[in-house]
Amino acid sequence: MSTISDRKKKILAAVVDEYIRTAEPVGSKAIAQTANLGCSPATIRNELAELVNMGYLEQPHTSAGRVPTPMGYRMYVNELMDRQKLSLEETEDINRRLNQKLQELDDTIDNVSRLASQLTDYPALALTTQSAVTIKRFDIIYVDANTFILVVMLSNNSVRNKLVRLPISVDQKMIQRLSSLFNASFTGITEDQITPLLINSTERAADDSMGLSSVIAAFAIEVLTDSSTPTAAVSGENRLLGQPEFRDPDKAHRLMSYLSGGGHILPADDSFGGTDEVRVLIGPENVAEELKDSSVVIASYDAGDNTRGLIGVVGPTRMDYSAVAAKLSFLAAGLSRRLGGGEAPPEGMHNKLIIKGDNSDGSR
Amino acid sequence: MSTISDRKKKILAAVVDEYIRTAEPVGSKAIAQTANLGCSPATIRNELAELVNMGYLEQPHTSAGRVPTPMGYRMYVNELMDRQKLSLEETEDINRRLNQKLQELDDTIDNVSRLASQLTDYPALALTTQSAVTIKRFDIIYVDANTFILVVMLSNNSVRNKLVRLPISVDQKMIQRLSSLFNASFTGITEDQITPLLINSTERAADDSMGLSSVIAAFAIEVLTDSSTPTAAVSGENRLLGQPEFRDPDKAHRLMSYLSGGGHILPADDSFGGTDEVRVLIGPENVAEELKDSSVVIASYDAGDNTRGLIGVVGPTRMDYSAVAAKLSFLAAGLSRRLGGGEAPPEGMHNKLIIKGDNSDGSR
DNA sequence: ATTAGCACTCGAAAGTTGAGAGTGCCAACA
DNA sequence: TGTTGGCACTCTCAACTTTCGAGTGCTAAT
Repeated sequence: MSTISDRKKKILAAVVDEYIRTAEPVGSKAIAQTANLGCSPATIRNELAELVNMGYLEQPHTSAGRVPTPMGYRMYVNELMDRQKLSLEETEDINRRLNQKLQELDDTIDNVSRLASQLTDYPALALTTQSAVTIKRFDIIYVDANTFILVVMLSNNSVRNKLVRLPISVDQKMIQRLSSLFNASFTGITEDQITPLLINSTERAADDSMGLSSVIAAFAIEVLTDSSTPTAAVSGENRLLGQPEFRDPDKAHRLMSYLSGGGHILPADDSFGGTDEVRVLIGPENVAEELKDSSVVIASYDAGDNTRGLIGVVGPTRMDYSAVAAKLSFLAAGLSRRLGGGEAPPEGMHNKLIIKGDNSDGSR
Repeated sequence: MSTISDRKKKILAAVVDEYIRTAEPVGSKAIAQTANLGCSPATIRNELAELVNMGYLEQPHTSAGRVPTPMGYRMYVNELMDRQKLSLEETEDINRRLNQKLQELDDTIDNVSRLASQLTDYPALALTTQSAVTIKRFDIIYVDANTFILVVMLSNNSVRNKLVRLPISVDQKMIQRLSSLFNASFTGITEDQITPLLINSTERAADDSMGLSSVIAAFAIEVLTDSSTPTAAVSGENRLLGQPEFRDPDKAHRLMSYLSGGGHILPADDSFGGTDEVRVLIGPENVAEELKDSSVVIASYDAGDNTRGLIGVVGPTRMDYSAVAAKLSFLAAGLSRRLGGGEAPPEGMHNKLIIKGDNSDGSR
């Protein structure tokens, strides 16, 4: 039953391609012309009717062309679409932007999402799935009697700092002492290992009657929480409005609000992020109600320190999967190369693009 | 000619109020009921006709109600609207959010715009107009032979850091030397005073044959550029879609794209930012073509170190000026109190809300 | 100066029509 | 048996028409 003739495949592919291009239901005549199988519209009509029966296509109404169902898209993504290779200009463009963006600032996640959005012309979001972070070292810089700077280096090699102003005076000795104490007992531990007990004992050991220890400990907790909390950045929501399926302002508004809220795109339990594969979630395959008639393409990259980042792009189900997947894949590879630890993948790796996705096929 | 009877004022105010509320042209009957001047719809019709002649109102078509012109809004904003006082809950809410947001992170500008957008339910943007920033002090933390951390404290009391990894080894002595040299000659100067000459001489003085000086100097330049470049943050663009005047997706799209681009809201030459006044720009008063039929409300706050920040809110000309102005004003005051140097304004200051704006009256 | 009354205007919403694209099916054909 | 041309049928979309009602402007009376 699930086997499907070669010609049907070609026809299905033609329908999807055409529909992606025009956003209009595709008729038999159009297919007869574009896909040059040597047969007439009438024949194609018969095939189309069967494809509708099988659930790959549907008709908006009796006398319109055909439109792919989510199942049709799934088939297309899994087997039919030609894995697009980026042109040289495109790869160069992306590399150039990457170099530019990344050295500019390292609040990368925001830039990554903006970049992905610009490249694909769809809304994009980037998120980090940080693993357990610990503090590598503490430094306390004495500025004046009422001011010092906390500098903390984390296991993922990012550095955070905070300026602390005090209502009272401290001497350099105290700072010295606190510094070495914190370096001794607060490094290499995760957030939940910072207990009131630990803070207390440090306070006593440092002879700190002014509660400086708690200030420092609070900063440590803040930094650790902050770095191990997954954060999301969304950009380009407004690009939705360019898509004809979002001509309805209400519909657009709903989805945009959802995205702006840092929408949860991935199935929470999903252990996604193997090698540089790209995952596609089509319409109802999405968990979030708000995404049920949109599609999401996700790539994952190595962000160093055993951390993976995700870049996702959201669009109508009639999305240019091929182009988006190619771009995201290349982008992810580029990011991995720049941020990742370990083995740098070879430069040309975007060719062997693997696409994986929900294969449960059980739609409808 | 420009004098206007008391009753006309009341009627104009009533029209604007009603139109702001309903977004529908306002008829004579409706006014007769809401504004209780003791007179009949017929009388009001006469007055309305005159207000149209004077240019304060207009009719979308012969037999519809009246709608305020930009000039009408201007009059309303300048003289007629009741300066709204926030309720206790509202002020508390804002203060609570401020406390929360501000201590969370000091990449404030982003949070400020988000906050403003949430409060007003319009798109908002925040921007800084940094003045000349200098470096107060340098610290270099030795991590290991190939790694050190640069910490830089700026005149505006923000602290920046950067992890530097070297392909070669350095000893602590060198770090020591560089640190004191940079503290001696790179502090208190602005970006353009960092010349190749200066870098060179430092390099020689430190006996630095490995170009560390240039790395450090580059960081200094980066930080200074970064802090003295005005940055903008835009949030809540999607709230536009809630407004009936942006039901047209194209219109919405245009404006949203403009905003996302970090749109320039203020007349470039504008020396705005006295005390905590609020400025309103109505429709054609805006310089940017894209804003010609929208309105902007802007407040300015003291961001410390002789710097002022701006918070702006964008909406249709039919915007709730009174509420927005009150909220922005209070928000700006709160920010000034928290970030500002100098004299903290008293807690209840949002009452004496001053609104200034373009008074040129020359529309049409 | 105000008001009631009334004819008039005009836009929005609902209904009507016609054209065109695309189908399904049938009978003919290789 | 798979393919094809032909043709009647269906259904949407756009254009046009009709209806309805809100709101006006004017006039004459108070």
